[in-house]
Amino acid sequence: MRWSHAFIPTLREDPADAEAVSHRLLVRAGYIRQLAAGSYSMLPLGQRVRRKIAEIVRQEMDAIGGQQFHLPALHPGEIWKRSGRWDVMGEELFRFEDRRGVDHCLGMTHEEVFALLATELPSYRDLPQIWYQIQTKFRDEPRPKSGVLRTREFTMKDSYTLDLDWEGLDAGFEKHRRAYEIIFRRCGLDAIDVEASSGAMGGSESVEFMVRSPSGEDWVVSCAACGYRANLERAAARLEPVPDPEGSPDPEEFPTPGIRTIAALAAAHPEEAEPRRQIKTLVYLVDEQPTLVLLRGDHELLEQKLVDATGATQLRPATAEEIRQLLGADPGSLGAVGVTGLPVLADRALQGRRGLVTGANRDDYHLRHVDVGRDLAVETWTDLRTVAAGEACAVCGEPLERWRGIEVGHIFKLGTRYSEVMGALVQDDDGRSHPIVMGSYGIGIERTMAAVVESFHDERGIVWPMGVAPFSVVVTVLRADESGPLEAAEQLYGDLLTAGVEALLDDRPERPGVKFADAELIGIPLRVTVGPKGLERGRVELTARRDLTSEEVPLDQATKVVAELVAAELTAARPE
RNA sequence: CGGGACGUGGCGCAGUUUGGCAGCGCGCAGCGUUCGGGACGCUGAGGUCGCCGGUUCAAAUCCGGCCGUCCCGACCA
Repeated sequence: MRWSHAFIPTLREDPADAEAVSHRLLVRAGYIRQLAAGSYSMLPLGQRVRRKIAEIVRQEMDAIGGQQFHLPALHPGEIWKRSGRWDVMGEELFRFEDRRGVDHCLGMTHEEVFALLATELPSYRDLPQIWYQIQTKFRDEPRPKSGVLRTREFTMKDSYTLDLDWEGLDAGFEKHRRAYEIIFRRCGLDAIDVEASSGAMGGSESVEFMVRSPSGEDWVVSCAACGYRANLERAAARLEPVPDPEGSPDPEEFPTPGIRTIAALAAAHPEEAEPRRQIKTLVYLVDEQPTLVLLRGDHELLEQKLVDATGATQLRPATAEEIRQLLGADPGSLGAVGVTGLPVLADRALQGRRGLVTGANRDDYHLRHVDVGRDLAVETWTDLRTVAAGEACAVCGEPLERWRGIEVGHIFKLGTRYSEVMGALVQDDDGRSHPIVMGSYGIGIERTMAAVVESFHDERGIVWPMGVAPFSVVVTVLRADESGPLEAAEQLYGDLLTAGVEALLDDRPERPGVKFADAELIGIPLRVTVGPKGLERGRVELTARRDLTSEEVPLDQATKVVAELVAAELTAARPE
């Protein structure tokens, strides 16, 4: 491409309101433009990067035996009603009626459609299958943000494994895990696989691929010593046992006038009510069912864990009025002792504890001497608390680290949920029908692009890894108004294209400073500077964007040197 | 959904408090000089001031409604 005829609208100033670095740089360097909230146009440079990432993904999906499809983004509402997700997905699903009043939606993912196609597989002999597509997804995000990191319309590679049994699913899942490692490595990314929550997808197990970045919206907990790593939504940690008093007198009410918080109670009764000796009682409406949720006083609830534990589709804290109606007291004096008729979930950190303090369900009173096993009717013991940085790793006991990550990929073991409702059955060798065991696997293409920029930039702009760069090299002509440099550069540019190198020719009649600054802003890995001074000695200058180091190269060697550098970088990014 | 802010040439902003010719920087066009690290001079083009309504002799500015965008929170595969 000749820059003088290209649409590369770079900006001298930062766009307004661009919080994430990747957003700021992708706009400034002329890769993307916003159309509406969560809706972005890919300009030619952006489209080239998007295409490169998609192509890497396509190659690696083909490498594990994937077959590419292209499914509609427009779905009849009926198939989502059949899977139950028409109701589960809530407002995030774009819905509308067609002219006949029939419900439709825009696909946010494609389990239903692929499961429907899988009904055409009659026999276990047809399995396993890996099906995928690279296609536009729509999600009516309540709050799109950070440019292309979280949008309402985006490209996703979604793939699906179809197997006879769980062993087959495990194999397909591991194939995907390895393919994802290769894909992200080829994009230059250090993406860490972490244990994750499956959320509304359902299924038994899921793993997210996280790129460390302050712009990330997820928290990851990891252990440097043993390698344990999990999304905070799933993370567990080892707790120091709390020594409780011997013996167990009956619970006893005592006055706590005006005390509404754990901290205030601890301050008023330091000897018996330090936070870890209190029971925190929360009231949630779990799919409209009022539920008591108990945690140690110094612990925080992680709502996703409550969702996972209950299978809820809707969750919200009860209002003060609802709580008063249920328990007869205001928040601040709540407890579960003697409560019947409501489900009680408790965090495992409370298991076996004695001599604790909790609210009495009577304003301005609390209870002491509470013995969890004796006095509380806990229905479900589970992990509900938020792990804090520095807590001991549940596996090895070393301190845990907590960091922000961008979720660039997510792989799920789905099981038979979708195949059952869609009727995707196969016969085994005994002639019995089985629902196909499915897995589902996603990569966000534009989000991956943004994650690369988050990982590779400096004060001058983007620094693309070779594998995803829009061009491998920019040939920068100085004094493009003179025939000598321009002709030499055009010759070199032609040779590079012939050698299969993706080159951009900066033939604009700009001053050198402008050209260098623009090339650095848009982040092309290599630059060849062709100017009158070097040409007098038959030389050009080769500059690496990464560290801005330069070397002189004879003009007639330049094509070969560049081609070798490009090939070497691509090879280095590809695991053996 | 709750809280906050913003909306004025392509981009970034001032002007709104106190109503009175719509401005600045960058970018853009033409000419000239300059040009291996974001040059300069001269000339010029470009704006329904988000939309609708109201007040007023007069509205970017005051009032009401709506729309849009961003940030924080909630929510989220």
